[in-house]
Amino acid sequence: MAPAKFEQIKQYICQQVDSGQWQENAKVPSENALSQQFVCSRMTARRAITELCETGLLVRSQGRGTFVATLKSQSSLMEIRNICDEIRERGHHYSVKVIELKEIAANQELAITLEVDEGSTVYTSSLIHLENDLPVQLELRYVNPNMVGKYLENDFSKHTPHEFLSMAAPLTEAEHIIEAIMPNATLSQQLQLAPNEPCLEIKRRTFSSKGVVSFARLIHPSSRFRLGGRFSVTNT
Amino acid sequence: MAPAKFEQIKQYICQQVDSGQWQENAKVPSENALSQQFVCSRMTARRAITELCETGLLVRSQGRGTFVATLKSQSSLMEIRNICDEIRERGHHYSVKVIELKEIAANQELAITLEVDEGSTVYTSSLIHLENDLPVQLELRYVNPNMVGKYLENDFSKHTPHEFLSMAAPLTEAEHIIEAIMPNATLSQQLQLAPNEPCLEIKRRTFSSKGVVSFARLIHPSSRFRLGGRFSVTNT
DNA sequence: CCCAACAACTTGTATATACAAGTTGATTGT
DNA sequence: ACAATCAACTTGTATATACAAGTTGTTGGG
Repeated sequence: MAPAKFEQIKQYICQQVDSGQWQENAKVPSENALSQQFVCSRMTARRAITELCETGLLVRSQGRGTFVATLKSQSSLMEIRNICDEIRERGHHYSVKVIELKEIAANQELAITLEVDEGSTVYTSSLIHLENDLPVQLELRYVNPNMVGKYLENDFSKHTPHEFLSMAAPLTEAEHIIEAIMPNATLSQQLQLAPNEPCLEIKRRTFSSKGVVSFARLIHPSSRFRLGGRFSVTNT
Repeated sequence: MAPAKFEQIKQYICQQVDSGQWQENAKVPSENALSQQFVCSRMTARRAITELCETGLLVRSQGRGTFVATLKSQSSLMEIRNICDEIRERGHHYSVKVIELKEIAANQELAITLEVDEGSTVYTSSLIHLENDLPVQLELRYVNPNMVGKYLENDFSKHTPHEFLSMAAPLTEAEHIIEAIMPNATLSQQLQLAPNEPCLEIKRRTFSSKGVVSFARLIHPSSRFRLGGRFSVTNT
């Protein structure tokens, strides 16, 4: 029993990439070309490509074609705050989308986290970081107003929140909680995820010598951004 | 501009699941039924279902139909050593496949990791943990022979390596490195992964009061097993 | 009562076609 | 020399259809 035709095409493409015949960013034959080569309909060739796109081997671009994906470099968990630089270092296009900037009153939980009084005003910024116009991180940040000036008036397309904060108060320490979450519908839409695609969520508190500066929730699909880092475990 | 029709169908299905109208294991309308309901072709309804299967929300079964998947519970990173218990607690079937048990001579890197002399004999065990016959973790373990007796002669289908080790030497501490990796072909086959599917790799050193007991590499597809845990960051 | 056969229904694979929409490079007019 | 236009090619969405293959319940026959 021969494998299904779309499987054969997938295997062929994988071979070409594995053997180095098709290098990173190389153009894959168009769907029409593949369908002629394998004597099948365009939809069958398309299916093969679609499934390889899902595994991250290929990347589609409407109007241009399909290409062998660039292997993502690994990023250190310690350096995610510089996600912007990391993306640029890879030669990719970085941009940021501001979702919301506002002041809110701290509820009990947030007050404890930021070590401020309950009900006091807290700055919140909600940003999406894009790599080649694809969202790679949603950043929800809650800033202790006692530590920094007019935080919300900054231009977040020029500098990251982390940079503004470290200018206002040198950061000495960071505490993390890392967990896997199932994003809700809103989040899913903002990050352009398939419904119910799980995400990595990193909760980070940054400290200066004067206390808690900010609390950030960094959410990103592991399918688009890989993480690494070194920890010593502290049981809590 | 209305979203594409297959997106509408996806949203509809997600709503039904989110709202609890369709519970776990509930039968989803057949592709034909959906295509009539949304006045579209079967292939369009099929696409919606296909993409939701990929996210793990739905499960297909040829000849029977499509069903709402059983949601996986989240597991704590601190407790992965008990992956066996966790799986059983979920009411799933746990089993273990022994790939290899042998002794090797420590090379420089391994010697440093285990804090033994270079060239000394080290026990290695290679196990695959299965949940409902699906691999959820590959465990490559290197054991310091000075800390434990005849490690390789244990019955790993009855107890986990971690349990044997903690019987021999009470574990006081653990150190982790967590990173995302791209498995090689062998690994990919052993874990039954799609080509180029990324995995989470946790490198763990466990300590007793006498020193390093073992070094383990825990590799698993995040698509099958989710992680969480609490850390304080220690910069290295 | 049991079992075999079958019909009805389901998902899996595959083809042929059509048009929309984005990109690229050549052509053409100013 | 420059800019606008356009043709050609690409992927994206969608339809209609056909048959293969697996499951389930029903219907008869023994």
